[in-house]
Amino acid sequence: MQIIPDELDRRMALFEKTLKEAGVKITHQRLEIFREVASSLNHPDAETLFRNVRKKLPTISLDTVYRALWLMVDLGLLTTLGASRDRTRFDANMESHHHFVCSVCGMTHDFYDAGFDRLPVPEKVMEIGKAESVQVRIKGICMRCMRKKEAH
Amino acid sequence: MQIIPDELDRRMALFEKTLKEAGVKITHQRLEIFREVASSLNHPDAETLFRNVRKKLPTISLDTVYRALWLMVDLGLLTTLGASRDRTRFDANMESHHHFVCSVCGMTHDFYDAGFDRLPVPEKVMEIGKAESVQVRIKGICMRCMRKKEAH
DNA sequence: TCCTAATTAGGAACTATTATTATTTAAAAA
DNA sequence: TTTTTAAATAATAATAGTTCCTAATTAGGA
Repeated sequence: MQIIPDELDRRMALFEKTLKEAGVKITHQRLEIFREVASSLNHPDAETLFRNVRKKLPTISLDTVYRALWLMVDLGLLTTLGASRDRTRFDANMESHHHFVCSVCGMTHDFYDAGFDRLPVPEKVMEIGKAESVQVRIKGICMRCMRKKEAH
Repeated sequence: MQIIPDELDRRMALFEKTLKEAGVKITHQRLEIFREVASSLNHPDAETLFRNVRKKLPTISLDTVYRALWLMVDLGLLTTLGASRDRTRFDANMESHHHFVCSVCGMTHDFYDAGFDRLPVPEKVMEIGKAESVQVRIKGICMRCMRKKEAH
């Protein structure tokens, strides 16, 4: 799946601007890695990106791909899907509930909300597949991490 | 964090009923592993459960813990948090968007919905932490997996 | 109690990711 | 443009989480 060229140009421009402002080097490797993620409409993993980038830069290493990707996540150019960077966690609470996830420490906190339980599934989603459950995930900073931050 | 005893009893009863109906054996190991997840209010990982169960069953192996947990997920007694069972995936789409996740093949599909973008954060969530973004995740079966299923 | 297929323990193997180190390079300064 | 140097890279070793393999054990029906 490929993105429209205009949007890719916009993303590439933002990439250069962001790296310059952060004072990190714009390397050939980082450029090609970002171009690869940014032009994809699905959500590729590091291995897939590595294979594709290697067509242009045959000597690139997987480690470089990982370092570049996490750098871009830190700079706010990319996000990750799922819990990531963390091990699998199990939950015996099968009632409908929602999650608050701390973006600093990764802590996940359940909460209940009757309104969220009844969110209507948008029509266009029905074209993607048959919905079975709707869950809201709120990302933010938990109290403990906020206090730690203030103490600094 | 511990759950109230009544709720634990309810979960244990459901556990026995579900395993019997599925025709799988109710082993001492599976019982203790499930009791451990079911009595926890946070979301423990396999390693943590392993350490706790080992206090009662000193010879249990980590592999048994994993096998038991995934079995319970398959039987609908547990869920996992995050993408799990999958490697990290990266996304260059930083606009507000939401996800449809196929519970069969794991495919994640973006969609946009102005209503979802403006969901109000419930008051009680503010006690947990400072919210930064709200994202809706719809779980279901994608068209491709549905067709495959029908073809059977 | 006996029987047998299902399950387990223990350790090896596998897979995704990160660390180490010598070499190379981007970009600021001359 | 060339020089300089801290930052970044390639290659490979190491680590962490999870799964596989096999002989021994066990749940639960006969």
